[in-house]
Amino acid sequence: MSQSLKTILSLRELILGGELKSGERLSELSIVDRLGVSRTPVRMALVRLEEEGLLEAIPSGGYAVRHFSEADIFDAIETRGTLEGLAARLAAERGPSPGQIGEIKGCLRKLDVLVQHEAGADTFSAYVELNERFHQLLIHMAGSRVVARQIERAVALPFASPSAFVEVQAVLPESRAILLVAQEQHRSVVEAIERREGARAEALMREHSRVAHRNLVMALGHQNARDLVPGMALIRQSA
Amino acid sequence: MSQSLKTILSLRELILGGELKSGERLSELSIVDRLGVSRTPVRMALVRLEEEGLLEAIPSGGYAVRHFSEADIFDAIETRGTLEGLAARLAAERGPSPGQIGEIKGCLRKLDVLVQHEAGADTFSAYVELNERFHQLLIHMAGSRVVARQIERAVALPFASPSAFVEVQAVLPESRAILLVAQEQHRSVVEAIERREGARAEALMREHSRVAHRNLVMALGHQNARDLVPGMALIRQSA
DNA sequence: TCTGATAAAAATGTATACAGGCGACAGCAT
DNA sequence: ATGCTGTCGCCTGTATACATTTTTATCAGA
Repeated sequence: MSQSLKTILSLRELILGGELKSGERLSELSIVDRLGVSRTPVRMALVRLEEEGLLEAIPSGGYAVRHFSEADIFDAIETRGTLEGLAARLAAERGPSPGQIGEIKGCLRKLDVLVQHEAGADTFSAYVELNERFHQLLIHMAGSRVVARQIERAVALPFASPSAFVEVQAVLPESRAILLVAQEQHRSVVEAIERREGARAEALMREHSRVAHRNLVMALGHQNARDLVPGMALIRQSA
Repeated sequence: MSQSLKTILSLRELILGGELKSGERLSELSIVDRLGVSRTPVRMALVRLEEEGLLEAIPSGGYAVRHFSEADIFDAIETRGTLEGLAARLAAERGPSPGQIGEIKGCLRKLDVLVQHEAGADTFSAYVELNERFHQLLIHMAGSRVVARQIERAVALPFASPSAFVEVQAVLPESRAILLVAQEQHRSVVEAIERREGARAEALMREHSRVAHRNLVMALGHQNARDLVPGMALIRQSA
């Protein structure tokens, strides 16, 4: 593994874990001391994490840990939903190959099995994996590098990911119900795409992203749930 | 001006001007020889231009000039339209301040004057400037840092910008008509936002982006028009 | 005590030296 | 003649030294 990649991963973990407080200026040398790599890979990592949205450039030079308001997270989720809606519409309009449809239907079936059974400890991690896979397949069906890239950037923010709040669901009583609704949306989107119903596919995918929004509100409510969301330490009252 | 910024600007110009052919691998040292700066700012510029979408990382290391298909440009425009549609909807739903409404209406009036009069040489550059300003104001009215940032990234691709094909319009006979239609869309979007009609504002902004799509087709048709579009040298038949 | 300037300390921006890896080319063997 | 292999060279990744700017702390004066 390259030093740059190692630095990126370490820094991201430190930021999301809340060990680097938001608003705090990150000096390159302090990171050098902390991680034991030279300044060059540190600088690389800082640039990439700024593009990723976790850091913000200070006008006079250097970087600071970015902080987010609840509204920012709401908007990030809405943005992802809008872009995934675009992907779903394009997939429907362009008509994916039978192979792609078969693949995503297979993914649906596996998700069905998980959702039907009662939730266990490792069931959720399997669900996260399959859920991510479903979203990946859907993006792939749109058949556009440009759209895929844009979505990649949108989900780079930790709480914008389709699976950001799944861990939270695990501790909530409504979790089964939410999962069932989400899975129904998955199924409906695939159906819409298969029938070339672009507008329906788009609307469904947008609405699907809003389960994350509901989960956000719940996560902010229950203090014990906050710790389960990656990057929750970055949230401040002020924008 | 910092060396890094100078390198970014120079490299971008070289790429968009077609002096660096698409697919060509960029060796750091060759750029050092060409621009007279050291490797460090060159590396910085390469990373940033990759994030911007002009370069792509080669798996074995280094960067190559990216190339785009007509479909890529279509999708980039569609993506921008979708995100600007989101911004318009949010602006409508959230209700911008009277000051913001007044500001964008002032912009509208100035555009009206330009569009009414016959097109001159510098009229178009003034139009480009006001058009950019209109889109900026609209994004600002959405009141979301996250959405604004995402749109910034979407318009970073040279031909995805709202003004990418305005230069082309100048040499086409239909230019006046297109400008009138676009201006009508501008006006309608502002009206929709003012009336809190989110769905209408969104739909209008999406459709508005599609004038760029039509211009793209025309630009690809007329060979003499191709040279007026920045970054047209990056377009290849194969994806 | 507060304000201002000045100087020191630190941090970033830049240049360059060093090391490891990947690819190309040539030579040898089959 | 063709395929394999070893070596050479270029290129990227990394480390570090140097310069310039920014920040901070201290001290003098009002």
